[in-house]
Amino acid sequence: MITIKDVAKEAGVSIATVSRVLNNSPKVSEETKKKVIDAINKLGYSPSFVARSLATKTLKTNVISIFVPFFTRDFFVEVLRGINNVISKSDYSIHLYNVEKLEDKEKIFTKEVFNRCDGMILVSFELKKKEADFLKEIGKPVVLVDSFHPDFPSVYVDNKKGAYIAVKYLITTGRKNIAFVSGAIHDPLGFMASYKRYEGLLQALREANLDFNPRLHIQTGFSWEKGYRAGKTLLNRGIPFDAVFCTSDIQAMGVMSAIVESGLKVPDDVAIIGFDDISDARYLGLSTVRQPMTEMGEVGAKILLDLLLGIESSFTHIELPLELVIRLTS
Amino acid sequence: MITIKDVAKEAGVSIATVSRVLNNSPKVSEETKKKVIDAINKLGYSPSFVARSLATKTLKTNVISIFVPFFTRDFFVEVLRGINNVISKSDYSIHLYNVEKLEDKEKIFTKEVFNRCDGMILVSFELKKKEADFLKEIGKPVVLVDSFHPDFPSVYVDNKKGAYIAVKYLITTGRKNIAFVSGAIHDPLGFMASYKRYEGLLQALREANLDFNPRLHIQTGFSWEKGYRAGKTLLNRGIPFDAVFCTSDIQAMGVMSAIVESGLKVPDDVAIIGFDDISDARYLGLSTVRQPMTEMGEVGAKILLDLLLGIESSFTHIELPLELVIRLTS
DNA sequence: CTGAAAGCGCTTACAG
DNA sequence: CTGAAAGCGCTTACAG
Repeated sequence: MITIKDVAKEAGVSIATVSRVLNNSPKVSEETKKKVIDAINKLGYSPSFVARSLATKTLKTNVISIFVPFFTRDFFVEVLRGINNVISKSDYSIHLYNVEKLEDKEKIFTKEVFNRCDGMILVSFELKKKEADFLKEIGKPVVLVDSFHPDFPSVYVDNKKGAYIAVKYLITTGRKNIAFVSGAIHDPLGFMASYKRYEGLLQALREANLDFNPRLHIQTGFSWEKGYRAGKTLLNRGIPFDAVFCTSDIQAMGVMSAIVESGLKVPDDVAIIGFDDISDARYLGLSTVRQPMTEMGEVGAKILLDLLLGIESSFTHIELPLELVIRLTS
Repeated sequence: MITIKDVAKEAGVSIATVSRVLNNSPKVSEETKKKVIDAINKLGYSPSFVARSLATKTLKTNVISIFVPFFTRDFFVEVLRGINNVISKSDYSIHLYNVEKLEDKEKIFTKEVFNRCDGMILVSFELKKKEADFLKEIGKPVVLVDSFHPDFPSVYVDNKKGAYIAVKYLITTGRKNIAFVSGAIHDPLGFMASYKRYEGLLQALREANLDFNPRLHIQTGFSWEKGYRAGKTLLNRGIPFDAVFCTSDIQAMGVMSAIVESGLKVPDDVAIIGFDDISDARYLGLSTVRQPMTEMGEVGAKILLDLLLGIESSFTHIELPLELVIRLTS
């Protein structure tokens, strides 16, 4: 490895001088500056990031860490797309942490991890008190995407309301027995989306004086297969239902396949509404609650970048709108 | 910031001893070990990654850098999914670099960037001689995914063959005037997929003594809209065609919309075959050439992990199979 | 088993 | 404008 000493020797100056040209110090004569630069180029020298950090104690990493339940749901891919849209235009690079299990979370809430970045974005994290305190102690900018906490800037949607308008629409169009296919209502990792949407559903039913039959509620994973099996289960239970509201499009698609297979017609016999509005939904004509996934990522990343620049006024809480998109399945 | 000195003082030992327990050195008495650990916990001490690296010169970063044209095509999302599947089970974390423009590429081929990781995966990169030399000089493990270079382990598919079997199928089923919607044949970033698939198409046509009308060839981007516009353009040119082969599913879907809108029937009037087999293709019934996108990422990541462990025998070149999937559009 | 000291590669007052 | 030297937080022979 070639170091600053080698360059100094080659250029016939002290290491202090080499360091100065490295840092664009103005107090170096053009002449010696040129000698140093020539030496650097000749030797192919590149300063040690590590030594530099130690010496300056600045520890600027130019890294933004993103904590996200990576790729398990289309939602996160879209959010990541938005984050990347913004960050790729900056000088920062992206450190991606996958958090799908509780142990991942423990692995991640350590100083070691946080020391290696300048700021971070947490996607869909409900911060517990302890975790919030920890982050505050670290003192680096943190932005929450798709979750809310009073002490951190965040960008999110109103999941309860989203479910409410979808279910209300179903009721308005004459549906009475509404099934619900969701993620875990009490998610071990603390994801709140399913819980909030559940609340929205209950509210809409309550307002219409309709009962919710818990036997028409399936909690399952966010995949086509899980949705498909949920649809089968619902059918097998023999309890009549004329609509299914799902917490994601991908689940809705699975449910729809099961229903169509059984000989029932969508939407005549059973209406279906999903959540997200992924591209598949458009192709399939699936009715859904559209959330601005990419935009959420973009807005979150912009806030973080501003915070990193020291723009304190960028500390905000932003709610993005949800939109009911009616297509062919309802 | 609390340092090793503070811990030493708190525990009443020297910093050397603290360092020893930090590194699990066996030559520390249980007694003093306990004192040190208590002090560490009490103070909430976490060793400086930077100082450690400098002292050991080991520079183990536990980071794997992935260079990928991020998210512009479904293909890359699937490859990333595969890479993440494997890496998330290891101790490494993922540093993601987006490379969509030539300047991104220049920004990336610097020692600064490479010094910050233990190994890297390049997705869809055709390495130029200069770049290959540079990587060899760095000396860290590099794996190529979706491209080939004799000097680096790689995992890839035979794009030429994939196009060949698709076009041959079209010819076999009676199609004579085959249009081609591709990415740039001479891509500025050096992506070769479109070029290879173009070669495959030409070969199949040649073997059948069929001419290729360059006016039936559209070079465009990998998106639904670009495909849609390509379809419109093809239609407007007034040159009859009875099939379209596309270099991606997403383009094929756009093309299909344009064609159906014009009143033509798929596949009766025009057959369509895409490439990739993304999930949308299944829903739409799109015929396509399936490539094992996720698997490519998984295999590449596994090779890299082995290399990182020093298993030299894992240096290999692996070709993964392509498969023609005929559904409703051909 | 433990400590004093040198050293990792750089930066930055302090002199000159 | 330039150099000698201290220091960043840690590791690791070297003594004892």
